[in-house]
Amino acid sequence: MASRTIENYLKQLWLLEHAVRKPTSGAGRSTGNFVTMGQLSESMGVTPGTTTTMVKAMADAGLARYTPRAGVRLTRAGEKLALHVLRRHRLVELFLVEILAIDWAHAHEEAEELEHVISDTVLLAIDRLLGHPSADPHGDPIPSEAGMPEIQNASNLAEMKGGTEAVIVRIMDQSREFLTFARQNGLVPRAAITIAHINPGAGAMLVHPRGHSPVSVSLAVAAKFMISTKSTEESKTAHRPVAKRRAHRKPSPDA
Amino acid sequence: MASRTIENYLKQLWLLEHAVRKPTSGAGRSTGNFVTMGQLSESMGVTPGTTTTMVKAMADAGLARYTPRAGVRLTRAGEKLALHVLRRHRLVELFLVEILAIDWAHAHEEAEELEHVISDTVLLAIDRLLGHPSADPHGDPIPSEAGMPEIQNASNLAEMKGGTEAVIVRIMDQSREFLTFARQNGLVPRAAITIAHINPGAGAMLVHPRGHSPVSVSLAVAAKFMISTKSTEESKTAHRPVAKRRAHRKPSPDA
DNA sequence: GTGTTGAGTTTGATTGATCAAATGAAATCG
DNA sequence: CGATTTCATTTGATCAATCAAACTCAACAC
Ligand SMILES: [Mn+2]
Ligand SMILES: [Mn+2]
Ligand SMILES: [Mn+2]
Ligand SMILES: [Mn+2]
Repeated sequence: MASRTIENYLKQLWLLEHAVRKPTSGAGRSTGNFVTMGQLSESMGVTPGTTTTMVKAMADAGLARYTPRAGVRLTRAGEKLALHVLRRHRLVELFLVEILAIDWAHAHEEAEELEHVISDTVLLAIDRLLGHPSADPHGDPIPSEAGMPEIQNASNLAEMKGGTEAVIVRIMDQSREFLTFARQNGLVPRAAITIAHINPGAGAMLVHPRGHSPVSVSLAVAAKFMISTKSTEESKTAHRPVAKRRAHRKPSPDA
Repeated sequence: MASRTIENYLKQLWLLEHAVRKPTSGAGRSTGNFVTMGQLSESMGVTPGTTTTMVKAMADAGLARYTPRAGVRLTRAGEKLALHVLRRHRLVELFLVEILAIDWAHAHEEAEELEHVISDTVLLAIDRLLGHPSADPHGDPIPSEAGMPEIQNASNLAEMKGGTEAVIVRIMDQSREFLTFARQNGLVPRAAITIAHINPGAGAMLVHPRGHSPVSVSLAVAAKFMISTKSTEESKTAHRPVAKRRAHRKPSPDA
């Protein structure tokens, strides 16, 4: 039904609606915020006029509500489709990394294409092969058929106090450089870490990932890691241990 | 470079150029025959006018030589691209059947989309995972980077004499019904068979696939199986034994 | 040879996605 | 408030792929 272009707009729209405004403010989820035309055209890499055209088309298709000169917002139908695309994207991404040993960064670009071409049959097979995973290689949650899972009880590393032991569950910055840094220092999803100590004056903390050397990171950088502590550990999300991943190199944006 | 539409035209063109005119005439390969506009538009499922337009575009792109009112033929560049698409198609098809256990017939339709979206990186990973296979699930040869492998020393089942022992290497009819019949009777690629006896008067032969009941097939049907006999066995093509395939059901056309 | 026919080509239109440039509305600043 | 800046919408084009319908060849039939 929806063209692959529309699928891309929908997915991006969902991500923008649920984007955390201040990166340090933690899980600012909820039920979909307004998105301005500027944001959308910017992140889709098209001219504003194109966005207006496409948004109107989505509105006509019942996928979005559009208020001229104000912004857009997905309808329930639009959100459903968006999440389906996101599910395909993230499952494919994990599949590429786990099964085909494709480079972490590269996987995103591949998935960007594959997400539009994976049938339900193949998606099911991939999901089965991976053991019904709940998160992609960056720890981003994989929407189920039912929708996006409620955000896990994850905390922000930057807000923890010294001595805390935790497990990294998600990386909020997917830029090439950042992911390279993170991987090289053992700061990857599922890694167990200890907060060695904090130096508020310097605006930095010393993090010790098990099996790696301690790393000193600024609080700004720390804020890019979502972690799960002992207390939040008993959430229901099935944390199936995936086969070890390898060959992470350059990261990549969103989704 | 070439759009996915062009890729489809190129692939189809290659298949038409190398189509065996009389199905029973065996390996009628060689270096690319003329294709009429009618054949192409027919098999692409578009109107003749569309074909003319697209063929001109391909000619402009240096992918085909076009003689108005006569026909088309791939250039070397066109053939190279066509074979690359075919390689992706067939590797993906095998991948779907072997790794994801997707239904045999369904796999073709999936591959028809995926073939346009698989990067070299992913293709390489798939090829490695499958152990550099030389044939797809129907026994159709998988082109290498270098081009289409020279046709194996395969013979046509219809031309064999009683008592012959052989291995099925390829199935030339990919229609739903035919493949269903073939699978149900154990007449699949790599199956060892014996020609129990021949009844020329009835225009039929009795074929005995190892581990299955003997089947009586007409010579016309027999002609759809390419086989390899003891003598032709020592060809160089690496016949790596693939994990057993399962869940074959409805087949599908070409490629 | 002139007519009929069938295959192939042209022409004109359409659809989806896009841009550049012109225009319009709103917010902000002095 | 009025002017300027910013953001968004319109308008007019373009490009790829397609169709329907009109037209043109060339072969074959008499
Ligand atoms: Mn995409
Ligand atoms: Mn991701
Ligand atoms: Mn295709
Ligand atoms: Mn095939």
